[in-house]
Amino acid sequence: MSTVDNAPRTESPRSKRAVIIATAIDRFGEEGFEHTKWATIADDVGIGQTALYHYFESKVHCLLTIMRLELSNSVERFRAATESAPDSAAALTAAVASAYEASPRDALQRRILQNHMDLLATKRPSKKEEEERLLCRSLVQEIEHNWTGLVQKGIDDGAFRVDDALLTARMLLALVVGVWRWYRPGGEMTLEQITEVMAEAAARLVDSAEVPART
Amino acid sequence: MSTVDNAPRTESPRSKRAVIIATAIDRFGEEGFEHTKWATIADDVGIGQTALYHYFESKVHCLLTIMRLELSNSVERFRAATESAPDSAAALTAAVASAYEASPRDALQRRILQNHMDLLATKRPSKKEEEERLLCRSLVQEIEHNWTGLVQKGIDDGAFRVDDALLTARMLLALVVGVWRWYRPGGEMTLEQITEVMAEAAARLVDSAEVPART
DNA sequence: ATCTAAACTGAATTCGTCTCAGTTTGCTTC
DNA sequence: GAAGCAAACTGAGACGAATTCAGTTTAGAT
Repeated sequence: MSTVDNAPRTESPRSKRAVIIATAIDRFGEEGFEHTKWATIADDVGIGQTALYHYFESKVHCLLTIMRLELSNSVERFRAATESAPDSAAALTAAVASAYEASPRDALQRRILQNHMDLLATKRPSKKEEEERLLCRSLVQEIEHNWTGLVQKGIDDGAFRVDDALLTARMLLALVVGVWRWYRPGGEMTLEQITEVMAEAAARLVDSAEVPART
Repeated sequence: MSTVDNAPRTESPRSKRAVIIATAIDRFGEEGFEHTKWATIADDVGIGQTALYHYFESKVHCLLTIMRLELSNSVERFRAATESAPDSAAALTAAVASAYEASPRDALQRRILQNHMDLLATKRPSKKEEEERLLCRSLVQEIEHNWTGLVQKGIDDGAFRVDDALLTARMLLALVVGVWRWYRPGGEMTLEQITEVMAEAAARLVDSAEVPART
């Protein structure tokens, strides 16, 4: 599962899809989606405006693709981080930490995702947009499901003392992703610091017997 | 501080501003801002499209106004809820509860606010939009400041065991407002249930000595 | 050298937001 | 009860950004 891929399994070497996505992440993340003109991205990439339609059906289709890629990476990071955890407390810490493994561009991509979640709620008019939207929705569900599973296991273990696993998972997610609203690379806090402090907070939220070790 | 007011201190009796805002909340909240055509709102209200410009400089100006009103109400609810709290733990519970005093339309309004927070980050081209944006920003800051104050007092009391008051306040806010992403009136959980469970979660998050009493 | 599919282009279209140049409405004041 | 006035409103059209159309160019395979 690479960072930037899409429908065509084998990407043509002269394809600019990856460049377009990277540029769009920078622009959408920095200046906002609505505020960014589609034409600007074409200029940045160095192609005509209409060439963009060779790769994406619409500006929103590009946005949804960016969101879907991020969700898909997120699922993968969660899996990789939690699979070898010895116990529930460690799994929680690892899951939280996996959310903050991010390059500056990843941070932008996650901000974009957070800021446009509402797009996933309503049907899209065009074929490919709707396709990406549904993919996003099922990935969101998968993420919720994975976190719920983690919490449930902790409850069963006796490690976490909360009632409702799904609700707790949603709380943890809100807590974890909320960071992307204010985090800026080079800001007051580094991602390492954030990771530590959020892991502790998550542990308290589930009323974990064991608070994660300081790094 | 009424639910729907604006610049003109004394609203003309034949003004439709309040109706427009209510309609816009319903539409923007239900179908999304981008997806809602400005003309639709004019139709719903029963006026011509251009009449809207008598009240708002633009569609975004209307959106920002809705957000500003919600933020302003939120500040007021927080104040009213916490002023008479006997101790920090009670203040936290009251603050959380105040976030969920909401009619169905209020719920939509808070969803709109959450979904468009990113608008507050970048400068607006037109006069009134920018004015509302700056108001929104200072209200957001005020809210953060109020929550930070609450947490700091708890720390000083010895009631809460966390390090960073501002960061904790942000966590609490993320936790609390995250609910509006999934809450639906008539859904699996009522606002009363949400209030209780979120108050407990908030208490655990600050590592409060005292967990709030069950209702 | 030819063929093909991907990559690309400039010109024109569409569609929603917004401006303009006024008109109507209801209240106040004489 | 007519004149004056500001708020409320309107239809016609301008504007700007996304998108479509009708092709042309390019790079690599045969």
